[in-house]
Amino acid sequence: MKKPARQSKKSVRPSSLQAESLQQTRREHATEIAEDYVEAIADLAAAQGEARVVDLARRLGVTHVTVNRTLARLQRDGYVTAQPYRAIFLTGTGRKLAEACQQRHTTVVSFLRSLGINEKTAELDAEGIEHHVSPETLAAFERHLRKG
Amino acid sequence: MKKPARQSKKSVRPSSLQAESLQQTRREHATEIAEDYVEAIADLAAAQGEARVVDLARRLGVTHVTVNRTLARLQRDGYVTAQPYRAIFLTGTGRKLAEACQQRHTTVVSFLRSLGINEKTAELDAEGIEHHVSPETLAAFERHLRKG
DNA sequence: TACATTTTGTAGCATGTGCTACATTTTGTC
DNA sequence: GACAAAATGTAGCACATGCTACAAAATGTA
Repeated sequence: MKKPARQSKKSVRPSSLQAESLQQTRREHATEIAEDYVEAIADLAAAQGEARVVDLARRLGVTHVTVNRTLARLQRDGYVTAQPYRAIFLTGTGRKLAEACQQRHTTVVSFLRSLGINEKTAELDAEGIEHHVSPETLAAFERHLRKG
Repeated sequence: MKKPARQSKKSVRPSSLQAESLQQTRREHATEIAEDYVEAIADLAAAQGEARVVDLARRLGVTHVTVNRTLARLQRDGYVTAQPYRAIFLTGTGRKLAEACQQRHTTVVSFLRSLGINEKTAELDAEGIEHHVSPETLAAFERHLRKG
């Protein structure tokens, strides 16, 4: 009876919509890198048959060490399979995620291009934006593309 | 003469546009939280004269401990001033950043709403998207709003 | 085969962001 | 003033992501 429970312990219940939005954004950040990796692995596999650590490092703009550690996490989470000194392959889950990401990326880039944004900026912005686009918003983008 | 410099040491020079985009996105992530905080502080100051740690915690959906540590960083980086057990205030730099963020947030939400997205989803998505919208894309959003 | 290069892996550090648990200060109330 | 509650601060942990430096395995070539 000493602690009169200053805050409700379970399920913080954010008092504002902003809190909820920010929590959502933080959750998205956690999956963002996984999405970038599986997408890159899928692209590399399509382009040259397999994805190697060095390829990923070059492509993602990080060192091979970072790639290595992130791959361990992706493996733990069931997105890829990998053995030491061997190429990296996507699991079924990973492949599905990669396809969804590729499609979403294409949609976001096309949408931005349709607003008159130049190609390079569209690519740069899409990379940051795409991970935060809800299905509803993605559908709106597609609708806009069909109409325009 | 032992090390033949396998990789160029300085300025990694990403070999792909994607690498460059991702590096940009990572840079944005670093400023993202600062933006959310200064915006929240500005809102609270406007609404009730001052921003306290508990208010920020509630509003941002994190514990007061996280707020406290992040505020130390914001203070270090010159966005806010704070003394122990006192309210938090924005510096000139912080105030300018907050205003830009508020305006950008409004634009992004209005833009999404104009595509037919419902208010709550627009808010949720905007929170994630807004930090990755370049000036060019923001201008395109505004243009679209004026036209539509 | 032997050696150099490339690739991959590991060790250890830094930063940022989140948390719980506990300590201290401030504030409100009797 | 004294006490309880609220607010704030601190200690220490976890995890994700980045890095450099070094070690080991794989690969290419003389």
